[in-house]
Amino acid sequence: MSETGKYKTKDRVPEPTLKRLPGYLYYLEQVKEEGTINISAPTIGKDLGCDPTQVVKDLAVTGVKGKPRVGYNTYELIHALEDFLGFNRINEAFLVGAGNLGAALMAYQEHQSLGLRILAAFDVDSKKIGQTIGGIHILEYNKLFSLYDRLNVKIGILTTPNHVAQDVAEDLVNCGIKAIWNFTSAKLSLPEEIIVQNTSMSSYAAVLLRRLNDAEK
Amino acid sequence: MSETGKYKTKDRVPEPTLKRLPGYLYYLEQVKEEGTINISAPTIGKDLGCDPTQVVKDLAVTGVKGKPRVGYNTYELIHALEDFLGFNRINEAFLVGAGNLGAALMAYQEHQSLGLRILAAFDVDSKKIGQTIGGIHILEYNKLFSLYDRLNVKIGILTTPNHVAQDVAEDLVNCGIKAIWNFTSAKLSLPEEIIVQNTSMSSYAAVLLRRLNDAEK
DNA sequence: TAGATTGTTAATCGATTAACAATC
DNA sequence: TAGATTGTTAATCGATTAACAATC
Repeated sequence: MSETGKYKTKDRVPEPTLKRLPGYLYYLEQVKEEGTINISAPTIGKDLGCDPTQVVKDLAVTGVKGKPRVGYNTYELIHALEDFLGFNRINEAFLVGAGNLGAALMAYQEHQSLGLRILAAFDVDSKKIGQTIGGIHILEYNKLFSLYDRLNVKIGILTTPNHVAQDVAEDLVNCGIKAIWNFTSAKLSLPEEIIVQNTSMSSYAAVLLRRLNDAEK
Repeated sequence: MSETGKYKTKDRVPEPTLKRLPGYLYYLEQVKEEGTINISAPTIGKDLGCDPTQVVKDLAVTGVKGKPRVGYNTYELIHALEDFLGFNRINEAFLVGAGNLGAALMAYQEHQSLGLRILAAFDVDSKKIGQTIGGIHILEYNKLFSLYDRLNVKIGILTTPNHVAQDVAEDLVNCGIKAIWNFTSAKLSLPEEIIVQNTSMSSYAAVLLRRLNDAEK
């Protein structure tokens, strides 16, 4: 067990659980809007279409205690989830590759609710350099190296073309980046202490298209 | 076992496997460029940093047979993977919600390599209607209903604000859509024969931020 | 033939689900 | 008190990894 802020939280939380947590958070925010003070796992499970036991187990990672016959305090849960996921902190990030996807992520307002703040974007395309998207400046790629020791940015968002992904990722690591959110299809080879979160659209497309194909037989 | 085109393929393929397949495909395309005709599972595993046994098992779903001491035929594997995933077919889709994320997906060239063709986008914002992004027209939302029986579109891409997601999803289903690629945070309640692929940025952010927090202790 | 690699079957590991005791 | 719900422990399920036989 480790102490993260106010709540006792479990050490290594399974990835499937982590992925479900934002869903609870979004749901609970809606529920709170409606003025619900306490909410039980069976109710959440019914609304979200998942197993109530799983809800209990998932929410347990936040360290919040529920009351039998009453459930959990909505506000406390929301706060603990935000705290646990780091959504209520400011998580500074650099973005490299201001193409279609990069530009969208820069403009995407939703990131703010995740506490993700993109401080600057970098690109090699002189047509893009100097532009501002969603309030974020696009800088000359080489500027990355001069910024790294003045700031303490830990997250790099990688939206470059696939063939330069590995090189850029290495540059980011050399600049002190600890975690890379990789939107390219490239498989990155990096020191193992670097956290790499692969988010490939094609993986999702694969599941969707295959399931559609299965259904049509 | 079911017959899909040329190869005997397994019926229900586990989701983790499906998600890995595009990674093999991308890797194999690079390998083919280099002129490699045959490739073995241990080689793939070494390059992609995964278990060779898993590679064998994953590739087996395509029905392609490898030769002991030789490996698999690169070209055959690529073709079988594209065939299995449906990337070499034209998969027509409608997109609803031409905001930041929607616009990015419209402009995103990569989709073409997934055989995904967005025929049209729909929005209620009169400022957006009539615009063209990435060659795709943005139409008045209500037009959706007049198009549905003249076309045979099976995939709906949902990039609306969260609070209208459920309503739009129901409209899409009423228009004959069979699969929904849901980029919103809303949990959709739809008939169970409808395939829903949830792709929530916040799930990935949750994993990334939490792992970063774990690492910093 | 010898040896590397496929491909299948068994063992392990981890997550989900079920069962049940604790508790408000 | 009675009963609903939490929370923990056990059982199940599924995917990954390991072992090994088949084969080119």
